[in-house]
Amino acid sequence: MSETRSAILELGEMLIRTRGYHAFSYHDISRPLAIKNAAVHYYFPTKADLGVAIIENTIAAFRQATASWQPLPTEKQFELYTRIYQDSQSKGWVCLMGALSPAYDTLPQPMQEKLHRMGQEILSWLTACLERGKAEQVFNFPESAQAKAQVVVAALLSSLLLNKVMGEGIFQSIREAVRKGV
Amino acid sequence: MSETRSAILELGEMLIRTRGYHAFSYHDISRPLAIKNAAVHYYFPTKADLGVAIIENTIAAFRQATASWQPLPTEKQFELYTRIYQDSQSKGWVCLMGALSPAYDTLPQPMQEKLHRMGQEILSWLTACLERGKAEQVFNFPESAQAKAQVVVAALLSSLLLNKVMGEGIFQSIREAVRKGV
DNA sequence: GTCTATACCTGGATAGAC
DNA sequence: GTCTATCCAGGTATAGAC
Repeated sequence: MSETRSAILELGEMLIRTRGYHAFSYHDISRPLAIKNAAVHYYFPTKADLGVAIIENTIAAFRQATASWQPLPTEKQFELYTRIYQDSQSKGWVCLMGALSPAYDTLPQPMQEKLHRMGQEILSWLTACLERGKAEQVFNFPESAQAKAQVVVAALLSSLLLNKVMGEGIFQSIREAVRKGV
Repeated sequence: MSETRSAILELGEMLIRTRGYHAFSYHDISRPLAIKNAAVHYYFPTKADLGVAIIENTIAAFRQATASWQPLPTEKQFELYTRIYQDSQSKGWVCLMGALSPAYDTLPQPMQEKLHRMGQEILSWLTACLERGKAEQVFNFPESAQAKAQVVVAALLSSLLLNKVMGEGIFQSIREAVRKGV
């Protein structure tokens, strides 16, 4: 994969996660890379193509990360999962789901489908992780693993959003509550 | 307040909460009301003015609602609070915080300030409600009321976002977990 | 208060040269 | 692959008539 293509994807992800899909333009990508509008269109003919590729990238990165965690203890894997959000917070980014879901109805259909798929993958990994931890008795919660996974994703997703509006304390506070809740 | 002004505010709120601030235009407001672009600008000279007024409206509605609940038992007040989100879900809307917070950095500064204010009001009402319920022993949770309020808001906010992407089950599932968690 | 008309800009996208 | 040049659509906003 070309360097330019990678750079576009990286910048595009940053822009979506700090401004949202409808508040950035190809110019916001071409300018920092010192290339022209048309060069970006060469790699991603339409904005929807770029959006889809960014979601695919995120799915691939999540798969790769979780696969690499497989040898680790369940509670460590969970810890590393929450650290993904910690890293986002420290950059002032929200997660991709948090960035795109509010305007879901306005997204091109291919992006909607990929986003749905991303949600499925994250929830099913997290459900399995919580299920395993419960069986191993390193986690302790009354709900089903599936319900717990939904609550955990929800809390972490919002913590990044609320953090932007309300200030930094709220992310750490919610993250702490999530850790104590499992 | 004029009928037209009210209708604009109502439509504007719907558009922000279903499409986001950057994905609707004055035309989306003027067309259903069968008026022209310029008429909308008469009431709200800039889009930022409209955005601010919509947030102010929401704050006022929240104050009015919670004030009217004052005679009710604490647990009933909490139940009515969660029902606000239920009502949003049934319309396919997200909450105003969920709609605006991802693109917080791109919002006009007056909107940022109002949104921050809205968050403060909701969190402080909810904190007081949970605190009171704990003292009355109708609620039971280990965290501080403040931390619990943050987790509750976060879970309900995200449940509306995830619901759009993942389907209807997830809202009810998270809402149920929230109710059991207090 | 609402209209017509329009100015001005930005953004997505494409054609064709290099 | 990247450029210049350009098209077209849409969006915010304003002036001035009614």
